[in-house]
Amino acid sequence: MRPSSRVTVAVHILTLLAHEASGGAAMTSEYIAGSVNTNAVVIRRLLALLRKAALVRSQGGPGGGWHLVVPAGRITLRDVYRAVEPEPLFPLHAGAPNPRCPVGRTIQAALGGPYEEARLAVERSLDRTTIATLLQEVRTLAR
Amino acid sequence: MRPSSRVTVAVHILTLLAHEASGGAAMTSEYIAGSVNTNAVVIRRLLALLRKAALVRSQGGPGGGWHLVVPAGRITLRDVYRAVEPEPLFPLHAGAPNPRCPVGRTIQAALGGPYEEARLAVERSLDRTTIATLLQEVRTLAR
DNA sequence: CCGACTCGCAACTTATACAGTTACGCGTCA
DNA sequence: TGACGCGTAACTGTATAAGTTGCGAGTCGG
Repeated sequence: MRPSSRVTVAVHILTLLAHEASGGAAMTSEYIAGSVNTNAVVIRRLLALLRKAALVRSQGGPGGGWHLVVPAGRITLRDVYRAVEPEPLFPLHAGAPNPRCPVGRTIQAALGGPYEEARLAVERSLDRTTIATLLQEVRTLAR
Repeated sequence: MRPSSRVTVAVHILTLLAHEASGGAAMTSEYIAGSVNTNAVVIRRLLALLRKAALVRSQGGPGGGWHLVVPAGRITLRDVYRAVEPEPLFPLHAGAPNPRCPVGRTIQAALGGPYEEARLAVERSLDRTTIATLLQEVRTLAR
């Protein structure tokens, strides 16, 4: 598993949107990039995935930017994980194993069950934390 | 999470060792590489990690090779995961977020708990499958 | 003692993917 | 109409996995 920080940044973005959602004003990718400390395009790429998952929407033009579509209390880390992380938790062999070996021929199928279980376990765990929970935690820590 | 196939290949190796452990003969990395369909050095690199975890031992010279040290029924996928996968499940930001933003300053700390929970959930799940279980599955599938 | 065998390991190459950056087009709103 | 912000393609830099080569060190049999 080569890790990427996509889930972390996506959660950061959503928490930020929830944090300043009171005013009803849109938040630009440029502004978000300032908090994450990266480039606005990186933010927009992630937001595009979150929009595909119907968690946010965008608005062009002056005064445009991004809004949450779903209340922070109804977005879980599992939703974010599914939206931005397409790679399997435990990939199979890079090249196919030797089909003439009994173990090589069948090991991938045998691993299917346990790997699926592990993925479900992660999702169940992530499902227990919402963006609202994190926002509350952030506000406590920030003072 | 950039994934790697280390866990898969390591499990493959251990299952192979368990599969032909009856004779008591050592298995060479060259032979194992034939089943996995890769280079022997790749196998030896993984076996070095598994040896560090006290799961296997090596023997040089003619007739040398690798042996299981722990019975297959007492090696779980969690043991393998811990032995060969050092990367965290969900890495934090590549570059540090903006400390002048309340969310940026605290989001990493807020994510610590949920991420730790997810890691534990994966390990609990993987702990329920042993190499012996997989070997049985492989033997069933192979006929 | 010698030679074949096997691991141990460093060094290098290649492939892939994430992250970052630039550039430009398009729709929107004042 | 012009500034603004998104949408997206294209490119670069960098890190890591995977594969490969080479050679040294230890071991065993004759």
